[in-house]
Amino acid sequence: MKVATWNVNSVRARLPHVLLWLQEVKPDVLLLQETKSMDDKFPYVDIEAAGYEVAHYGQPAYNGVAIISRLPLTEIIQGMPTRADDPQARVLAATIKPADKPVRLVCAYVPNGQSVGSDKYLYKLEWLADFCDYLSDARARYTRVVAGGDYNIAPEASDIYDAEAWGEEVLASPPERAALKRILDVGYADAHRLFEQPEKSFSWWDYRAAAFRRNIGVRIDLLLLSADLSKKCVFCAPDITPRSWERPSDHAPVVANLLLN
DNA sequence: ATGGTCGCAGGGCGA
Repeated sequence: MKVATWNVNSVRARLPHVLLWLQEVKPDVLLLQETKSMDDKFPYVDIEAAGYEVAHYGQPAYNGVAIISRLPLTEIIQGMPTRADDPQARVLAATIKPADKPVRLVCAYVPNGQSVGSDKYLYKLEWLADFCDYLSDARARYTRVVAGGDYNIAPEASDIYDAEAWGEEVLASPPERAALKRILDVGYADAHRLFEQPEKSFSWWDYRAAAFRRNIGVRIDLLLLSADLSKKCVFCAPDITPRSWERPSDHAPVVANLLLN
């Protein structure tokens, strides 16, 4: 089973890329972030015509997450129950049953945090604490969980083009990394780190200053796998091809292959 | 480089 996560920076602006990428890579599951779309403007028809089911949790202009799957989606839940009053559409979960055994899919768009110490940064840390509880609960309910998304955290120094220059700014600050570590400690593995990887393997590059051409990037888009799924993972890497297409998202998709029985 | 580009909406915010 091929699963992927991709921050598309507007699903409508990126629809041609999403459809082309689905056709070329043929993932079983694609988790989308930053759809930036209301549900009624989401391009359901085009994606369903490509042979996929779609669940979407959207809002106007900002945020928005979707799950695209070849297999039927059940138990679709929007948002975190502990943040029922939070208007930001950042979490969507659904279940698929390959070989009749459930896999829980969680699609997350973690807050960016803007800058260390800002209001948005404090919101990010509070949000991450709730998300840790949420993923812990998911792990307890479903042994097989894929928690993919834009985590807006670079896990290690090697996930930043120039870690020294970046310092402890947002995406790399110790409290953010500690929050990610707490998530991993409830029973998840960063699929990328299960394998030998090339140096400077990133998933996001700023639109400005020709950052992609110079590979001035960071790895903030993650596929987290519960322990039993990580044992079945045989591949994980970013697919940087779509980042080179015309009018791209600033993020590349990250793909993992799971051998399920 | 206090820079730089996108997408939403249709100005300025968020990233």
